[in-house]
Amino acid sequence: MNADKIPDIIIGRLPVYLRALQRMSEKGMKTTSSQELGEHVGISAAQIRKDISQFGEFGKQGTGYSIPFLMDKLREILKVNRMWDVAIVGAGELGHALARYQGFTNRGFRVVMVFDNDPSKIGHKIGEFTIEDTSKMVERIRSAKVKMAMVTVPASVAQAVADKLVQAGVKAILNYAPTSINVPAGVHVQYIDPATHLQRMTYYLD
Amino acid sequence: MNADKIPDIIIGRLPVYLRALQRMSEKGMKTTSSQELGEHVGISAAQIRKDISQFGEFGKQGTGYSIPFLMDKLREILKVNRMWDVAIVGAGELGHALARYQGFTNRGFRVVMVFDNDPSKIGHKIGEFTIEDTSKMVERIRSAKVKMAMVTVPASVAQAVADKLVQAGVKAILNYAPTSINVPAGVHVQYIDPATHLQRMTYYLD
DNA sequence: TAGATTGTTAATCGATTAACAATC
DNA sequence: TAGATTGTTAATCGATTAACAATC
Repeated sequence: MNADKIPDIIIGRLPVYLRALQRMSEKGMKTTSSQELGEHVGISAAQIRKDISQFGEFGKQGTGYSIPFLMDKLREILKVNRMWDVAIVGAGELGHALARYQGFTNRGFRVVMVFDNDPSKIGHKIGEFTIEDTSKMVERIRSAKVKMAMVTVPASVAQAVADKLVQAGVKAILNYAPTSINVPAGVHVQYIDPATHLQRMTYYLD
Repeated sequence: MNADKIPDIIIGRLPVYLRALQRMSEKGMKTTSSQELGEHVGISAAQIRKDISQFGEFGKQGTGYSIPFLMDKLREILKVNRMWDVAIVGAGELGHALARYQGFTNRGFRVVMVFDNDPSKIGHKIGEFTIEDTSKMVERIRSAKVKMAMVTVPASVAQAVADKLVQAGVKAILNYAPTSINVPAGVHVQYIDPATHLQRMTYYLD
């Protein structure tokens, strides 16, 4: 349970393990081995054992890992054994899709607010959410103590939005805008940009 | 121009550099330095110089890099100085959003087909595209020589879809389904799963 | 020229793998 | 028990950083 000093690259693999275990669990499997899990996620068995052993001795020699037990432990380590409120900024098509996405709930996340600066969108409904005015965003997020946000605005305003989110106390941003953003230390950013991901693969094609 | 043996981790950073240069260029900037580019993308100047120098001597001592020139070179290296046709499998909300997304064109990609297996969707239009039957997918993709696909189907069918794509000759898959998929050597996969990205950040929150 | 910045080398740092004793 | 698989160590491998001569 040596929770400090764990490299980020290991932390990044844990959600992938958890996701694979979830699939195995759905298929009715009760136990797995580092070997088997590794084949599912494309990572060596040695690395999986090493990664998991950073946090405790969760396996048993001879039989491997209990899937529900390991899922519990990973959820606990990743702190997704609780619900995290998430705000969406940008009510375009992608913002709409994320607001309606059913896949967050059983993985620890709940969308609670959607913002946009377009007067023709503000006040409109997306399912249960009413699109709110970005000008009220800092106050709303701060008072609701929301710590995570997904940003689906044009690249040109992404930095300004990120600045406001930081000001509002947000500590983790999932940025869908196709641009890098700068945030203070202690604020975390992850990027999702389909073109960037595609460009990473074309190098290998002919 | 030693194009073989470049580590994948370097390839993965090139699209990020290219994207930042594109933003700089839009602002009217003509040159930049490894220092300045590094501040934009959050990577050390030394690493940027090292990465770029794998492919040639694209900078000038004293003045740095010409932004248009470096963009050209990166596009050439990443092979996005041409247009890549991309198929979308899964015409849910996310598939719709991707089919209509305007941001692919100037980064080397063009959506050319959208598939779904739901009879109530097949034949319907998404902008200029007609949703086609997944049962025709292998033949359609093969004869159109499409090499890239984005998969926005439920996790339960993602592997089956990936298998068909491989069969159709697809060599690069951007998988939005929240599950790992297995493909033969020579086929590339990138993953986009918002919950996984969010879970990678909650570890650091309190 | 003087100042700035590249490309590259060597040193450091970190991550992955292989191997195996421990043990279920 | 015999077989299987973990957790961990040591060795290998790879990536990053610091420093600086070259030079625009």
